[in-house]
Amino acid sequence: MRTGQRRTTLADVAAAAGVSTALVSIVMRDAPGASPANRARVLAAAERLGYRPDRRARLLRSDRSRLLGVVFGVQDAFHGDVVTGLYDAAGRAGYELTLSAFTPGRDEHRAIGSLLQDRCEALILLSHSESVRELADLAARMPTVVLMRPIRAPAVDVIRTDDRRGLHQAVDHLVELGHRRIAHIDGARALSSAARRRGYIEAMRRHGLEAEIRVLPGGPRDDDGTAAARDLLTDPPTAVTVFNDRSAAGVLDTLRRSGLDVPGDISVVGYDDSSIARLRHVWLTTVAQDAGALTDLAVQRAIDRIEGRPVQGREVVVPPHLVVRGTTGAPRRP
Amino acid sequence: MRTGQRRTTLADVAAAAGVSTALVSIVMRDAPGASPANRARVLAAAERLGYRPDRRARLLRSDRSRLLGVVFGVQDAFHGDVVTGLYDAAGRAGYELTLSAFTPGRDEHRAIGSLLQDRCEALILLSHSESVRELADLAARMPTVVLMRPIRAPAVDVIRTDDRRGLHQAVDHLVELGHRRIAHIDGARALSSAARRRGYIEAMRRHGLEAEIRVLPGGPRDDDGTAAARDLLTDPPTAVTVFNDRSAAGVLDTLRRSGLDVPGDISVVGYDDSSIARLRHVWLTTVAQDAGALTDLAVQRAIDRIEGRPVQGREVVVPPHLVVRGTTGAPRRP
DNA sequence: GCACAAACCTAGAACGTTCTAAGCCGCCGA
DNA sequence: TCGGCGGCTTAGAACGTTCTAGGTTTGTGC
Repeated sequence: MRTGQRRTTLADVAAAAGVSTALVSIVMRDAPGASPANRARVLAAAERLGYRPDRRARLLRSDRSRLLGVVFGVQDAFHGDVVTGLYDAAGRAGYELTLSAFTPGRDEHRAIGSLLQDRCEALILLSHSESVRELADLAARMPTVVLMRPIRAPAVDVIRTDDRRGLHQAVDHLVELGHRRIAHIDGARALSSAARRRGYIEAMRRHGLEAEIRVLPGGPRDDDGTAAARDLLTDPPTAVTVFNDRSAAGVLDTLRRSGLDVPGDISVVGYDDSSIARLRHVWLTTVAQDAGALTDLAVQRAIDRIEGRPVQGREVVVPPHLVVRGTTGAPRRP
Repeated sequence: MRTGQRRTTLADVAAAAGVSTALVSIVMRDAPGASPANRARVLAAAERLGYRPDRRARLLRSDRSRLLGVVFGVQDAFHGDVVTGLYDAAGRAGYELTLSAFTPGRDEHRAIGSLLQDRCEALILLSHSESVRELADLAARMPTVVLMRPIRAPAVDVIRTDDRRGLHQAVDHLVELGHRRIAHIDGARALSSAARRRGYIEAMRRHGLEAEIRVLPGGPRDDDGTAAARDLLTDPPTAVTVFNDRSAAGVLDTLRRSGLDVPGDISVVGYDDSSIARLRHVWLTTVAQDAGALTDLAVQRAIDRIEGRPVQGREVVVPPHLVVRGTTGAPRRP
């Protein structure tokens, strides 16, 4: 199609069908108020001309856009699951999504700024780094829901996983299997690192294992796990919980290379249920976030705000669940 | 923000600054034709009121939208790299991107349909499954660029990686190391499977290794690789090229578990340079697609079409490159 | 003091929809 | 016969911008 060619509009269809533009509009929106005969005639004309309504003109006129803006990171695998869930939930509620991604070369601030020009009625953010202050400013203008980030800012709604509870589940599982000497490999400055560490410590205390608490420095990458596992080897516990799956993959490999059997000599639990954990030869026991629940709640909350319904609680916390695979078992010498 | 609250418009800013809307428009677009004094006054007013131009109204009025529509799969890690590159390339060319994702619950057809209402000037598709016929229909209406899919349809531009050449490079590398008995594990019905297999066969022939050609059935998943590797063990070659990294991970694990040393006893080459390949303990030699080149070319082609410039060749093929890591080496007994 | 240009500014139309209000038509009940 | 009603249809305004064309001011050269 050359640039000069005009796209077909309501007026073209109206002319072709021999009716007014208003009537065509009624038919295209499937609204009541057109005779079956004219309805058929208009639809035929629209089909013949390949007419597509212009969303921008449509939104410009009507006061509601029924559009939710979503900011997500294009490199993050879990964000893919979340966007999937958001599309589903929004579709069910009769809303549409408009996406804006942040990438290594396009930061969250730009991604958000771009969305603000788009007339959406609320924002759903999978934000890592936008400052609390900016999020608060944003929320002062329009309903703002932040996903998976424990943030406290006025007017900002937060939907997140209960990361502490995730580690409670991991530790409970290990204790049930008979473990007592359970270490934790930390996530350093990563987003949920503190909550997971706290969860580990709480659970150990609850089981009367305060004396066994052992937190090793780590990080989110697989070589962080590798390094931490080497530290571990000087005096191996019977089980270890790891900040995330990626790091756990490094841990697993190091343990096995040094001759330890997993889970025979040592059990390992990851976090995220990422694609690595599902590789058949890794088959990692891990804590899974409930993407479906997170997204349903986020969309629900956004719509409640848009439609002015009362909501209770700025923050909603979703429990994760443990996925038991092949890297945990009873200890040989408990 | 309650629904009743109107967003601030040009007119509000104009009133606040005591000038006409036309002048505010000029200032906001950074167009020539406003005095420095007024420019400052308008910007101050806009800032104070938190004014954001309404992209929809803006696009409605101006004939050019400078918008490229992108359809991508939210579950595919490589699509993340591609979207990153597209944002960069579009930004450099003064265009914007509007994204529409396909997910398990929202197929490509819907993703494309949604974009068509968005006034973009061209479409860039990372499509797996949209039929050739539908792509041709689409391309009849507006410039359409398909990425990473070897398709032949009238008016559709294709930018893709030279998968045959990728396997040439893999085989050449192995032959240079001294290998002769090189097998290939196939990708079954996956998209580029046939091209990669053909590349393997061609390269083997070119090196006079026709007698050594050995293609094993496989697939894109890690357990496909596991199964294929078991077949391999009855009579192990000294090297194997694998359809993709995921499958190669399964191969690696099976080989090692059965006591073979990689790369001592057998070398392994994957395809994609995915995150799995980069895990330190996998550290897989693999063929990398050049996301940057693919995206630069796709954006360039889209814009050439939009602006009516002549282009040569419907299809552009980008060479991949081999990333040598730890899973290839000289054979012990060549 | 005047013509002219340059620089700045603005009124009003236009973009493609939806919405409101009103018009037309045939039919019913009185 | 007439008023009124209900179903269908339409004219025209409105949405928030950009664009065109013209208007006003200021400055400059004679």
